Amino acid sequence: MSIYDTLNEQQKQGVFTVDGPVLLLAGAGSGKTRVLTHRIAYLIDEFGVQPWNIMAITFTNKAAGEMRERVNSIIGHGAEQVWVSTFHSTCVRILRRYIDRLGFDNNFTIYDTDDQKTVMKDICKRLQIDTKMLKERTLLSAISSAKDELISPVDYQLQAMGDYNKAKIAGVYHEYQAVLRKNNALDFDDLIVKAVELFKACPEVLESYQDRFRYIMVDEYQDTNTAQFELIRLLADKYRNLCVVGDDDQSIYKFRGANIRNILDFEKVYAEATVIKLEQNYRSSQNVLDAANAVIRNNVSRKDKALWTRKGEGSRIHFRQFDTAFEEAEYICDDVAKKKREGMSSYGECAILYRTNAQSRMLEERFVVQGIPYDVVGGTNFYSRREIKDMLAYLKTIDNGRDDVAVKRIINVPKRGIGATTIVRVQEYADMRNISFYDALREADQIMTIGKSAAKLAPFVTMIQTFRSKLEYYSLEELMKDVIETTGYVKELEESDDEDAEDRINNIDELISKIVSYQETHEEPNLSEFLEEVALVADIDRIEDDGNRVLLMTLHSAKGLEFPHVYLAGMEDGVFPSYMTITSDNPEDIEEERRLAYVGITRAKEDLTITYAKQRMLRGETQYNPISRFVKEIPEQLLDSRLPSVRSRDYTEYEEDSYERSHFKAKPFGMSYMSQYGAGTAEKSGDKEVSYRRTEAEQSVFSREGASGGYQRIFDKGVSAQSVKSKPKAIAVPKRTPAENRPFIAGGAAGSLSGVSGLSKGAPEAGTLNYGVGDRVRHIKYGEGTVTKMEKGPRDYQVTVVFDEAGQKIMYAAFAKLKKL
DNA sequence: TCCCACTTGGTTTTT
DNA sequence: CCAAGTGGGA
Repeated sequence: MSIYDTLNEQQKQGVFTVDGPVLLLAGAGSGKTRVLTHRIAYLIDEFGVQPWNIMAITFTNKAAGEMRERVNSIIGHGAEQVWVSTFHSTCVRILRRYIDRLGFDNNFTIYDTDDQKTVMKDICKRLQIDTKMLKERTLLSAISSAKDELISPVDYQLQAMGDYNKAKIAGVYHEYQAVLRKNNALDFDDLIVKAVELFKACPEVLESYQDRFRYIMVDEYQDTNTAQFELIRLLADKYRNLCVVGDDDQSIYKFRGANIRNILDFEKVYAEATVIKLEQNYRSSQNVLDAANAVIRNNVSRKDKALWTRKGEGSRIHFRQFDTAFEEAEYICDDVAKKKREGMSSYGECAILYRTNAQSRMLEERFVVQGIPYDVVGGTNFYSRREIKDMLAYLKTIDNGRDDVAVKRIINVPKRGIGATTIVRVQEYADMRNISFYDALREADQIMTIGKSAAKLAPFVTMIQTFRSKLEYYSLEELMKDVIETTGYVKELEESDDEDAEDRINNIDELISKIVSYQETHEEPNLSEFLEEVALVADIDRIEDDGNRVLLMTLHSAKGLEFPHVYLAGMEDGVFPSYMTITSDNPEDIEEERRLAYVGITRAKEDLTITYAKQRMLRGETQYNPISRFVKEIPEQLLDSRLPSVRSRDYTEYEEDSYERSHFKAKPFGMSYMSQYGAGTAEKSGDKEVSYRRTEAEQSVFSREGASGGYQRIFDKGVSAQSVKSKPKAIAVPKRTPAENRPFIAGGAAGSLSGVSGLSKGAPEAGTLNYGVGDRVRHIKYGEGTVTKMEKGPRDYQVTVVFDEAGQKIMYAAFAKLKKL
């Protein structure tokens, strides 16, 4: 009897095939972690591989921790010498040793998104970028995408030939990298990029790591991006013992640069690769699995596979709908309580999953009211709270004076009477002398332009220098407490009447306990290492698992986890799938969203509850969304309640009890748009915001009047959106048919949509189109034109029109609402 | 320089 | 809804 006897045939193959490249296609719940851990055990115990020659890479620290624990439990000794780590920590470890070869200091700092934004803002100001045209966010995400693809600023510039915007971005990218280098800082993406650069620039370094990591395993391979793949490829290039494990159906990080081709084309890169499919699911009941399979089947680009289970049918999937998100939260919370009463052993068996972090709020409130222990994964990161960032900025400044961002953050916190003007002057001096901001501070008395303000800078510098000298004999805890004491930071909070001052103080206390626990768990605690650990924690890493808390998290965070009871909340088109993906013209986006649904469903072992709220407040506006298309893709016999079937033209009394505000910019003039209230067109309103209000009821009424493209009304310009109040009234309106029910998009941003985007599933019957090729038509936005082509798509007609003014446009008939002339 | 009140713009998911 | 930005007054 060996530990391998419990594995099925495919799993055994995955464990025993240790030579050469291996692609393990592991469906949800098919025991891939088991295969990986047993494989490590096999390599060590049966194959005589030294533990330190094995590397296992995961995406989160939590996954790494779990893997380590499981390896420990099946192999007695040496397990701790297996390198189990995340991509980012791996790179940091390598870079801490060798990045000086790329001209950085080995004690570089790691910039988080906030720091990146600060840098970018500064650059935009200096380069006089019009941030109305090119937003900082856009710039940063362009740079991030470039890095994911290993495109350097120079490459970017070359690719930008002739493209004005791209060329501009290239310039910013270049400058951004220069600033980071000057500050001795790397952003998240750089960690990977620089490691690759290092390996390419220093073959001897690469080779030492190749010899070290003779057997490499990569978990969640479907989420790797091009840069990460290159890193792995380089490391594995000498011995080619590379085992990657993944599931193309669970690829949900395209927005982060994940390249699904990495998994789909693995066999092309490694022609000799062994491909093993794990298709038996050990996690979920038949019903859950059937539902998941039914949903994912709607994706076109995927490797074909058939997940099956020996588990019983299980209960049907619970589907519940509610009028409001409040009632939804109430139900979920009550249901959890009920399960506990009826014998569920701990709250930790339940997880509530949702699409966006914002959705946690209402659920949390209910859990608080009911007194049920819960934990929210993610949301506002502990380490991105203001007070924590301030404290860390002090530590960073003490650790690495070249980090200008950190220095500037704290130079006037608490207030020292050092204002923006002074900071600009110091920066100018620093630029002139080509030194860091902090070094400029040290020479403050040399800076002519700041005059008497120099006197205020000296104490700050002295303070930092003192901290540095104390670092010799201080523990980190002592240092932190000294910083708090000397700066008077907490004291200031205590004296302030700010209502969340108390929270902030508590957070600082929590930071201190984190420092203490860091010191306790590390042999040689040091400041740089602590800051680095802090920089690399993922939200999921931070959940303190006492096993008796309901977990609330996004679907993304839930990947890799499983629970006996899972709730998928907010299953509404516009929420999930998000309206971003619904309105996207890239069909791949909705597929990624569907994979997310697949991930969500397959988290459940036996009990899955799907909830829907007809009405939901999101971003300060009430939305009315139809049931998620993903729910509709689940065969009805798997659900325990039927989807509502609304008969068309079923008139009902509609009580309008709340008028909600919806504002949009009325430019460009004449633009058609969708809001949650239906389709509409902007009318002239001056250049100010106009207030647009309409109830669902009115929408129906007016579309019956046959206004093409909807109906328009502008309220008095002078009246601000918030102040308009209308009297509720009841109107008889037709209920929506399911088809009509679909094209609902959130308000706000959706105001900028031209009604043309492919939202429509509401296929018009061929006979209802009264125009054809050659006819003259009018479009609400583009004016008059001639129909040149009509093509029947799966859902709708695609109409090509050459407009007199706007040129050729291709649009869906249901949306274009063309009028024959 | 600081502080307040008010306006404005932005909103998915995350290592 | 919320965070960041603006502008006036102390």
